[in-house]
Amino acid sequence: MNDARTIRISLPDLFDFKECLWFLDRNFDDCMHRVADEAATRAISIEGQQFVIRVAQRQRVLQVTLLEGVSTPASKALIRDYVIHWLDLDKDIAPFYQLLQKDERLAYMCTGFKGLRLIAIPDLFEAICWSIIGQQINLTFAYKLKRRLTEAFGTAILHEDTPYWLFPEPAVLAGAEKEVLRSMQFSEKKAEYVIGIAQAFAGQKLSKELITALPDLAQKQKILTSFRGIGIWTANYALMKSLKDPLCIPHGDVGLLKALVNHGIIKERNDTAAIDRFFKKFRGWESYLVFYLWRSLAPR
DNA sequence: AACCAGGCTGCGC
DNA sequence: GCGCAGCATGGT
Repeated sequence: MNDARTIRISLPDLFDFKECLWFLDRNFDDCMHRVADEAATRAISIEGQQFVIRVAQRQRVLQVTLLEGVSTPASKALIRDYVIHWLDLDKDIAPFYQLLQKDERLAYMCTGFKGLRLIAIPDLFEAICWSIIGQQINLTFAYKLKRRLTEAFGTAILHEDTPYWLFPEPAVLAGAEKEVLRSMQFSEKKAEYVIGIAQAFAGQKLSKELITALPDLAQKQKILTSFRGIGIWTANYALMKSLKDPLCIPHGDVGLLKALVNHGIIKERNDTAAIDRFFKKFRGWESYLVFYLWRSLAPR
């Protein structure tokens, strides 16, 4: 292996790459990456530079191979940071497992999902668009819409004749015709929302830096929900998946409610008091708990 | 063939 | 401030 195009990241405790791959490859057609031969391959764009990377485990390290793009010490450092953020490698999740262990209804997750990390959508624009797309429709359909949008407005980077897609740039989507999105089966409103968010990002009225700089969660939620199409669920989902805010609970999420009922934590989906009581025991790990509860919905 | 899907907005009270 | 209808369309 050409060492100049390889990055090695030592594995943290309580990390299982196969669990993460399972999540990336669960039964949906996600256009942002491919999983094959126990490796994940995707395109990424960092500071204007585009790459195709492949991530695989080699003994006790995670090996990132640069398949396309310019390899320099600087670009390798950026890619390393990206992967660490994407797979949440720099977090010690032992305290979360201790909390799970205390609840007999959830303790099985410590072994059943051992090493699963909260997989991120590092690009806030993509995270917001994705959560808007996913509002109130089933995930199979949502992934179809995302693929149509990406293949129409995004950029493909070829590696060995295979296209790896980058999510559309805000400036490109900002100029999209609503009718084009309608023809992709977007609803009238979703088309408006996505284009509106693209215009906000393109016009610097919204950015990851802007949200990150805000002092507390309530502020971030307030700003995000001031944009049309972003309600509290979408705001929390985006904060959880892109900014890795540990406290975010996508309240009202049907999958979350289903999982809570499944585990006997609530009987009625509107029992918000019981939900609050339950999450209080996981303070600081709310987002991880939500992620693991979603995980519990899928068959092995 | 109903009912559901990783909700949001706008309105009426 | 809270509840609720309407939305828009594919999956199961």
